[in-house]
Amino acid sequence: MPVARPESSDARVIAHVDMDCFYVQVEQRKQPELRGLPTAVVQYNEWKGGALIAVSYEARRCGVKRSMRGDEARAACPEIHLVQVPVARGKADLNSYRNAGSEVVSILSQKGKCERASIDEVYLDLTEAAESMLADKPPETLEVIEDEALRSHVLGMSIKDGDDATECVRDWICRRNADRRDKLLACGILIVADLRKQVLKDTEFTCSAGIAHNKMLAKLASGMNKPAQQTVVPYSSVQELLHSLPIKKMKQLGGKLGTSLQIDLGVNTVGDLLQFSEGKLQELYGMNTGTWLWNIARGISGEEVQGRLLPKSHGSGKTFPGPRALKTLSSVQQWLNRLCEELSERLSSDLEQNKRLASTLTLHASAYRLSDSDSHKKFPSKSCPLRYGTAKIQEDAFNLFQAALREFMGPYGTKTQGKNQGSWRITGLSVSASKITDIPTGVSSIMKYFHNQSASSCSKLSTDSCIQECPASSFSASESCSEQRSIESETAVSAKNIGVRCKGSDVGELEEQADTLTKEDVSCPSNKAIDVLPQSRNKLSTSGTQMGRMERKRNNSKEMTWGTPSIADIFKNYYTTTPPSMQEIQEDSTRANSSGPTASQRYRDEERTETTWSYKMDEIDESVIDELPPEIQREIRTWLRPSKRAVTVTGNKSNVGSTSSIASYFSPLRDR
DNA sequence: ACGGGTGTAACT
DNA sequence: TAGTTACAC
Repeated sequence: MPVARPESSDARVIAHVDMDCFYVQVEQRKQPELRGLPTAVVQYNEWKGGALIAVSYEARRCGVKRSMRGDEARAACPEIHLVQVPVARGKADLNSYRNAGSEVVSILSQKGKCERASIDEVYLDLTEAAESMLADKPPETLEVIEDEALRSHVLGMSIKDGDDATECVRDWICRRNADRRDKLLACGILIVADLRKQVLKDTEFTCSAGIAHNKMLAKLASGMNKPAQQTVVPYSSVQELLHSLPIKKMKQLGGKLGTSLQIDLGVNTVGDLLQFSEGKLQELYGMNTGTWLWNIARGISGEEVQGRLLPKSHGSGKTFPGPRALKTLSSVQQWLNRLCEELSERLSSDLEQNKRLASTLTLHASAYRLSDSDSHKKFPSKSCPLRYGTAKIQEDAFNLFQAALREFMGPYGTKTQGKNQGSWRITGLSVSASKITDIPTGVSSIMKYFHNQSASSCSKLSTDSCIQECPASSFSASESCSEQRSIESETAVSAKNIGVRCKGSDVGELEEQADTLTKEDVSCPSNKAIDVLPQSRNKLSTSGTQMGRMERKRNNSKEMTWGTPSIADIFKNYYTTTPPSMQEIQEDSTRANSSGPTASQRYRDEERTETTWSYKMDEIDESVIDELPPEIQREIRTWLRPSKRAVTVTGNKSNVGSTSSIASYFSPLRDR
């Protein structure tokens, strides 16, 4: 599954940090009385005491295991404290854990490249930090070494009998004749010990860590000594470690592939894999997997630590087991509404906090059909462009569901069987949002709008009737963000703009603004009518591509009050103001008085000279294009990549997917 | 009728 | 691409 990417002579320093029974720790921080007591986090207490999803080490010692029922846990450990997962809208709400995970990431990401691997796990690439420590202040020169570092476990290190393990570790860390790899790992030990201490101090959470030359080994190591300890894998210990390691313990081999290795090849330990040639493994499992297997048998794994601190998708789902299976469309709709509500809230937070937009909405469900033991037909998943606004998400999700249900039921679907019960049962529902991209910082002014009305104010209205619905009061004065952003807000969000956009009453002004764009236009042969904005205007642009100019032969219609200007502005702002990256902004702030304008200053300067603008995200959808003259529509649609066309639910004219969000405008373009 | 709720990634 | 499948915690 993972693409094979060997990396010979791998002298990286990679750490895997794994929070100890994380949900329990989060709850214990909320209720400190529970610290040190056998505790488990449980969800849905109704049935058999609920299911355990996290178990403290004290509880594990009395035999409590994950995926026990609450009742069994009590039987095994009568003193156990069972804490319920927060519930919102009738479902488990994991937000407190997500947020706690973010706290940890924000600390761990300070030292090097960081990848948030899950809610409670992080990979770090500490190579650079280790290298510079080795250059500046190698361990062997230190007179004191942190206790936490001395408590590390060094695989393959023999502890001289009767000797203090920490002394052995000290020797190992400070060995002068160690090879470079070991010295780098020694630095890794110190850095990670430091980070873990910092995490504990700032969050009150303990974690365990593995330190090695690649992700696979680091991950393996982090689980070897828990809780609150760290384990190092020197290069010289790899072979022995893997030799007797059960194959299923390797990440990615815990499932069917691992089982196949055991059953089909008789491979029970990673060492057993060494007998097979790369060619043989490729023949058996395919090119990529074969090579990958051959490599991991040797402790080789070139996977890089992705510098990613934020999730790539958001989802909200719930299962309805057994008798709880949903039987009616309306119950499905109710649940879907709740799931979408949660999803929408999380999208709003992501937008507000991270300036990101998701562009695809996907619905997944699991279901079975009554009295039809062809039962194993899968309920198809469906997706469509994601439109912001809770009600829109709900509407689209429900339409996706209905489309999928028809497909699932086939010809039998049409019968309403009885009163309101279909011949189907839904045992699981989930909605998710994906294809998340950063929005250019300049666009973030739209968030003032979004922030205050994402929940509903606009979402029930059709896009055209929506226009008058953005009172100036919907702007949020507060923006929990950087200095730069508040400055930008003042310039970008002006009362004038609100009036213009919302009333749609001042088209002339907008046209005038748009017209100024066309001055230096160079028309492009292939786009005679189009133009929007010549990239030559973009000072930051490196591309020579030039757009033609958009003819502003407006057709006077009143319905077009805002559509065309919206489009023009979107493109104009996108192409004229390439925003500085977050990193640039941060760099700016750390070297405030270097010569020349900083990236963010440059950006702000440009933004001031350009027309400022703002939108209500909900209002920017494909219907905007529909308002353009037909020949321009055609052109623009080709830019925008094949417009995703409706998932049409036969029978009624629902047209899920016929509109697309603002993100759809940006994402196809931003890559160019 | 229980591992639930999430999340990533490769495959097709 | 959209949808499926596998895997993990």
